[in-house]
Amino acid sequence: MVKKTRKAALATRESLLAAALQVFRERGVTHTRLVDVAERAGVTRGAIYWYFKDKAELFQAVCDRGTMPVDALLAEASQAAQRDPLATVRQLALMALTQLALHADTQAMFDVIFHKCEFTEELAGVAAKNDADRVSCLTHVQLLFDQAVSSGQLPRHTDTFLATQGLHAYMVGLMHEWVLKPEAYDLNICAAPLIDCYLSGLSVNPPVCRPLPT
Amino acid sequence: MVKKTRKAALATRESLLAAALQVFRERGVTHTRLVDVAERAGVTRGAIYWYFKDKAELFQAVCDRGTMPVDALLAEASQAAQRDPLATVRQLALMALTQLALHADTQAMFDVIFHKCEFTEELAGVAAKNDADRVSCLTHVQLLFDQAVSSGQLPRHTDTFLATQGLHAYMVGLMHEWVLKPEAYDLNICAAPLIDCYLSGLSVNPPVCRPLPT
DNA sequence: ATATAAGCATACATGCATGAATGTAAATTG
DNA sequence: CAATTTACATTCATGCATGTATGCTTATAT
Repeated sequence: MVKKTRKAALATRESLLAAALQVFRERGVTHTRLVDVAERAGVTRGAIYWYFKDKAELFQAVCDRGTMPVDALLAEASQAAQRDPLATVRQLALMALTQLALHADTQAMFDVIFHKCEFTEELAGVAAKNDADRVSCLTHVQLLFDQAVSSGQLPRHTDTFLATQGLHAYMVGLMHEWVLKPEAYDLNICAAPLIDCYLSGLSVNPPVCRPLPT
Repeated sequence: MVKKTRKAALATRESLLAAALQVFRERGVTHTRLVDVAERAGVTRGAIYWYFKDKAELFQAVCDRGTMPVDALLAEASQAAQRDPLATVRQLALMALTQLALHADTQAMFDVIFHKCEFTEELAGVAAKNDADRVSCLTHVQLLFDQAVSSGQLPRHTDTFLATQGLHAYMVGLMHEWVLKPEAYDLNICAAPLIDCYLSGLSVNPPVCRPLPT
């Protein structure tokens, strides 16, 4: 019973990705044996090598599928209201945390990315993609902060670069730590107050790298 | 030329730890071959197995040496002024970031912990220690926040648990991301404004998980 | 001064995951 | 309905890092 129809073939590819995500989370990426992934998906290693060159390419595919929502969020917010840039940033951050709080696959993805993989040269492709996503996200948010300064939503002396770095670090840290202990608190409920706290800090006492020109 | 004096022996142990930290950072923990660590330290694998049971124990030792400063900071702040709990928290956070900004070994440590290792069961010991440190740090900071609420430095309705989680996430995220690109900004200079920004947010609009009892 | 143990080096056996090679049967294509 | 390709399964050889065992010096203790 070999050679399935096209749809079935794509289904096994999907189940391979799902299986890989699970095994990556349980054993860690480098300790994952491809035979485990195959068995979890109900096939043999041969199937993996048919779809992917090696483990790195499999991991890359898993990441590509997992980080898609983030890209979508950015694109969506890109066309959002120019009227209230701060609210746009807020929405962006909120949706990211909500996505994490509600979807098990997203939790697994970030658990793997944050705690179950080593970014060495063989995974340079994934690291490069993550970096590109980060840069894209950061420049976009900083642009929104710039608009917020222009429109008077943020103080004129605000260092928007630092503010962006801070927000991004905040988001990364929240995801990084929450994924470790999801039972610590209800992220879906606490996301808004947590974000609003930082944004309030920005409004009241924005970071400035150099002494103010007063 | 085998069998060195006692002091020389401890010196090779230290050089093993230093070499391990470097190789861990370059190759990632699981991809690190013990022969590489040995050669970097100017010995052979035999020396490693003399001091450590296996790679996990070596990594544990590296982590123990690297996270010592953090423990010291906590103990130090523990005896600090009860008068101004918020300032104590600020000092704590500031010293942590400064420590990271100034010491290359600390940077290497966090680079490995954050991006170059997989927390799987075989490294359960390290994960447990990290967890213990985190809990200790969190409870301590939350206690300081509680004092800050009592003394009126923070609003009465402040959810100190969430505030602590937020600050911790902020710190983790700052370290996590800055270590990736230390050239992005001067952490030693920007640490204070970044921290003050979040603390200001706490004072103005502290996180609350449930709707206010008003 | 001698025995003992410390402080490594060297050699060896082992397992185990990988990747490539090959097999094969069904599904397309023409 | 042949021919070819797809979609895997199976097998094989290989390398490679590990752990252990053992050897060899030289401190150190008595």
